[in-house]
Amino acid sequence: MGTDLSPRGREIVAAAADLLEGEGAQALSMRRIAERLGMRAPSLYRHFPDKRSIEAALVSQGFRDLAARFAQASGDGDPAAAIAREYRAFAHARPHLYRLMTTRPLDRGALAPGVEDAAAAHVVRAFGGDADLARAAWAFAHGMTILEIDGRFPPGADLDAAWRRGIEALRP
Amino acid sequence: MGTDLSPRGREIVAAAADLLEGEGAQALSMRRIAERLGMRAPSLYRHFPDKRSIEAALVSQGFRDLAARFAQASGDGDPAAAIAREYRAFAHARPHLYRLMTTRPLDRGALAPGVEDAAAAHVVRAFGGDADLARAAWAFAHGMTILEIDGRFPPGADLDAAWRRGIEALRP
DNA sequence: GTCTATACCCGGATAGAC
DNA sequence: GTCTATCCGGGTATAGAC
Repeated sequence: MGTDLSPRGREIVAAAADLLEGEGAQALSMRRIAERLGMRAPSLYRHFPDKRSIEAALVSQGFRDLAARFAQASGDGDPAAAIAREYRAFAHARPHLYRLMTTRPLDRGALAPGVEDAAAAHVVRAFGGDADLARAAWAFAHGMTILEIDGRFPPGADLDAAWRRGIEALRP
Repeated sequence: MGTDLSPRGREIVAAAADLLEGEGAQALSMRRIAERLGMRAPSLYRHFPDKRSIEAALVSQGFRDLAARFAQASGDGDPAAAIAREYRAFAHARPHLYRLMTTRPLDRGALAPGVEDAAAAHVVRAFGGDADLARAAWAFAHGMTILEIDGRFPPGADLDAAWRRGIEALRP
């Protein structure tokens, strides 16, 4: 579940994270991960049951990092805006990890328990405990972020302005 | 570019659309498309240069269908809400096509010219011609839609309520 | 226990024969 | 225009060396 990893398991996850950061999702193959560690792909299956469980470990770590950013934002005078800023900054710092975390159905059973809820709790709190509003705000932030990362907005678009409009409108 | 297709080309795109609808994105392989037409995969390359160009034809058709829905919504008393309703309905009716249209960098050069802009123009108009607001609204709608389709919201979440909150907040 | 070699099936794509 | 044969690169199961 991403928490109780052997030292070798941690090395594998670290190698996978480096690969993902450096070369993107399509470089994240069992053969390439193994290559980084001077071993063969089938050997990885002694440490992880399949590729998805390695990805789940990466995603779990991503949620922990995101929650840590949110925790710092909580002290801000405008927590909703601060959370949005941290969300955007996280995704821009690690776009490939962000895509891995958000652009597919989540394999919740494979995740370290509680990591998703921990991040979500900060968001709900920043939006005054209003779950419906928090979900709308998350949808807005994810939409802006992923469309931005994927280059879906037109070239000249003022994305700072769009972010501002959305955050203003959705403030609790 | 998806407009001037030979009759055989149209058959190929139709077979691809059926496959995508019926079995999802991972079933959309050159071998499976060819199988539906009683031919071999390499023969497809006489009609399309690569798989991405077949996908681009599907995406182009998706944008045309979406724009047609938006055109109907334009006559509504509350165009912004009507557009959002149509957007959500389109994605729920054809979730695999919606993912294909939105969850990767768009290969704009391969698309039928103008189809993306035609759909976008309806959105901007529904939001009073305010491009920043329209982008925020698109981001919200896409975020809600894709998170909903991917099952990312918690099981008991009241998504109708979250949609309502977002649309109210972002109304022009 | 840990790793290797081998192999299977799937994918996209190309070359060349008919 | 369609075929067969083939290449390369994926995930992954199995068997066996150390």
